[in-house]
Amino acid sequence: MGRAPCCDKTAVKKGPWSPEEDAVLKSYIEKHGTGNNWISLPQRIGIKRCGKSCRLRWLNYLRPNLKHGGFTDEEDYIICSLYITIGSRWSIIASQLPGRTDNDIKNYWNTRLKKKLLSKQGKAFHQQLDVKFERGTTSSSSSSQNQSQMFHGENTKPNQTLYDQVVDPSITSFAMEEQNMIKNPILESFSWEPNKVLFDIDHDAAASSYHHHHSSPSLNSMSSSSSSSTGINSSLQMSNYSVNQSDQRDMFFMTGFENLQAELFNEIANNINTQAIGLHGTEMLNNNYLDHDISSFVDYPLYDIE
DNA sequence: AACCGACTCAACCGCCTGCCT
DNA sequence: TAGGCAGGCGGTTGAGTCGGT
Repeated sequence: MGRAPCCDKTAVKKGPWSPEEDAVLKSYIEKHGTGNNWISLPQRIGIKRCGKSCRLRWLNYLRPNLKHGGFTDEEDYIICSLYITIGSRWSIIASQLPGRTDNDIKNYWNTRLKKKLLSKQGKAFHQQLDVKFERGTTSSSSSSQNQSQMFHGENTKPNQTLYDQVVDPSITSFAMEEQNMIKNPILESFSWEPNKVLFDIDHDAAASSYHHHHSSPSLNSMSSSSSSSTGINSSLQMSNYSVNQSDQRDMFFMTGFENLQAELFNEIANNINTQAIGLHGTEMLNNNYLDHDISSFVDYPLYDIE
């Protein structure tokens, strides 16, 4: 049985709001507030709209001090950086951009910013491959620079890190959790063998990140085991990792782990026999093998998986 | 001028969460 | 403690607009 609707769908008007409806809603809320009840508000003010629709209209369009369109480079940067750090939690992202609504940011990301970012990343990836196949060598510093350049744009100081720019201490409302995720990377040391990437993992950060994103109890054991495994040098093994060089969809960006990402790009470029990137890992902890989908806390795919 | 595909963005849908009883 | 309900949120839709042919 489905959920009961919040209002009588047949009795409410849908579609674009008229200027008259806007005026009624705006003047009422400005005088009386919402009364902490959106559902009953349409009846109180005499418009045939769903309460949720009123709430959305007010928050996204009528509320004072809203900005529409014309996103600045700085806003672009904050949106990109937060997206690749915390994912599509638009309300949190919007809270960092005064005057912007989550809906606006979501639309802007989906229609423009994502494409902009992808085109830049694709370009950087090709530069990586060009270095490898034309010169037969790669340099980790040039790689880092490429990665950095993708997000910093042309006018950014080259020695300013992603962290420096995004996690600005002046942004006081920036969630501590997100700051900690960046300050204390989940993935620590990193090494490469053919078809294997080995790295250590900060269990507390990983579990916290995983819970944050998935609200899943599946890593409870991981979280609790972390406290009991203090001092154990456990590691995850990211196996079967490879890339199909004709198709970049499997590339993953790892914010906050810029060096790791740069190395990963290098290793991909250096290993033409690698076939696919898998982000499943096995963990050896207290003599038990635990399987993890490590993509959950490694980071988010920037390329749409079709 | 007409058509058509791409793009934009306001609005809707339905799920999840937290509060209240 | 459980159930109901409203608010909040992210994903999706579709009407309107734009630009190319």
